[in-house]
Amino acid sequence: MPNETKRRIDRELPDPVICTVDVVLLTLVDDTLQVVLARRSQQPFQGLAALPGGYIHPATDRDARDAAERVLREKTGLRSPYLEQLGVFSGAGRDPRGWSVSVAWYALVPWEALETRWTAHLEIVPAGSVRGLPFDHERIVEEALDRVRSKSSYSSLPVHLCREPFTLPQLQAVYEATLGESINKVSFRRKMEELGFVEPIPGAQSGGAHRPAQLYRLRDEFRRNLSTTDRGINSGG
Amino acid sequence: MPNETKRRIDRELPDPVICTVDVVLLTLVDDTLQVVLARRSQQPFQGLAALPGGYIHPATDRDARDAAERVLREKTGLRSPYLEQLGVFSGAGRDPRGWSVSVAWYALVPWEALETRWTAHLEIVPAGSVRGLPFDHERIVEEALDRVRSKSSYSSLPVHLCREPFTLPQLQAVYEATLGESINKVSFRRKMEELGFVEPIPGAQSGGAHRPAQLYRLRDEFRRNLSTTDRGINSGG
DNA sequence: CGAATAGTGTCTGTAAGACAGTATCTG
DNA sequence: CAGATACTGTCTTACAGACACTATTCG
Repeated sequence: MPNETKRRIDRELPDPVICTVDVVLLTLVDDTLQVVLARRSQQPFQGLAALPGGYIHPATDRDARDAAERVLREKTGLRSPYLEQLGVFSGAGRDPRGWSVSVAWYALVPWEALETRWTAHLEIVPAGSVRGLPFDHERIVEEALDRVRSKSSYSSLPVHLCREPFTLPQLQAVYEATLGESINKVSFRRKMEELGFVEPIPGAQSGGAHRPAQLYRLRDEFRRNLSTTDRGINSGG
Repeated sequence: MPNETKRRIDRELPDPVICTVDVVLLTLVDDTLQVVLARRSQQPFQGLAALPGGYIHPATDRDARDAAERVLREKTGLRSPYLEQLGVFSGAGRDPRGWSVSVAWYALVPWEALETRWTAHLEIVPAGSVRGLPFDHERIVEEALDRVRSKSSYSSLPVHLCREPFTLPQLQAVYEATLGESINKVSFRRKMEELGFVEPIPGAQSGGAHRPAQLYRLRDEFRRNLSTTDRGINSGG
């Protein structure tokens, strides 16, 4: 037993644990969910593409959410995307530096919000083709995708992938991309009415060819909270 | 800035974080969800009733789940209840010892499994009347209850509160207690058929007065995994 | 006017709830 | 046989999906 360990146990304190946050940042390009990766600037795995992540800084972070927001800001410039906790990934084997706890988060942003801040150390990969990530980041991505797909089927979650203002056909396309299946148009519009998280912008209509569509925006109450239904937006769970 | 902090930052390592697990152990007594609390044997808050919890021990715990199972075993003697991660509660303010991360879990057991191992430092409190807990344990309990109630409405979760073997009317009563509302008998039985996580025990029937009921058991595939439906077991979410 | 997209009216099938009926035990 | 609980058959209602129809733009 190393001396440091012995000293700690004498004081009834366990060994220290490496505490980090990792963020699965998702966006939609070409109707496909994409994961945003950042090239690692530090050891271990320096130079590899990985989930944006970093140490929790107890001196400056109020809590783990604060740490995740800081990491996202530092690596992508994003200020306040939709961000939700995914869970903890922990253990002796997942990080070569030692026993670690990573608080994992997932975030959703419209591609347009990312595009303007794009830098060379960032990379996007279609959600289904994420390979060769360090740590247990592939498993974190898998769980994030499961969670996002599942929540999309009964909540307003996917709206956070959609640039505002949007039309209902656009929003439906975002849901279809997220869920990976097509949705009945009539049912979809009924559900949006029922969920009530979007509101038409008076007088605003989309331009372009063909019949213009009503423009909608997200109601303020649902920027940080989801609107949910128990019956499902599509048929499958 | 304290010296230790400075030394760590020079090495690019942040301050250490206190890493613990806390478990919201739930059981059903008198058709009411109950939270199991343990009197704290150590500082801080020594002597107060709190969620069973403790430090993560990197030297012996494989991961955070392992730590939660160990804590549960040490404080209640339970070997393998249904156990699922709730999430992380973190920050500078929640623990007087300093900046901390608690990985919170919830566990479900039939009361009969607890009764036999009951000790004086344990306590049960109806889920709606949990008051005066230290740390942010009341918030953790709230979130656990929300999660359990929500999952109960579309999954096999409540079966883990039910002693085996059980009858369908008994299982329905467990669902009703967990959801806090009565369920249509015909619908409930249809749903149990659809979810398929219980199987009749051939030839086994409940005794007692009146017409005996068919006895059921949980299928082995669903001891660690839930069976879910997207349409809901009751009407409300 | 034709093509294309937006949006609606309405029918049909499915699944949930209500309710009443049958079944099987004890005393 | 009365009472109590287990279980089932069936009607009604609500909601999701299909499909066709109308509406509005551009060229």
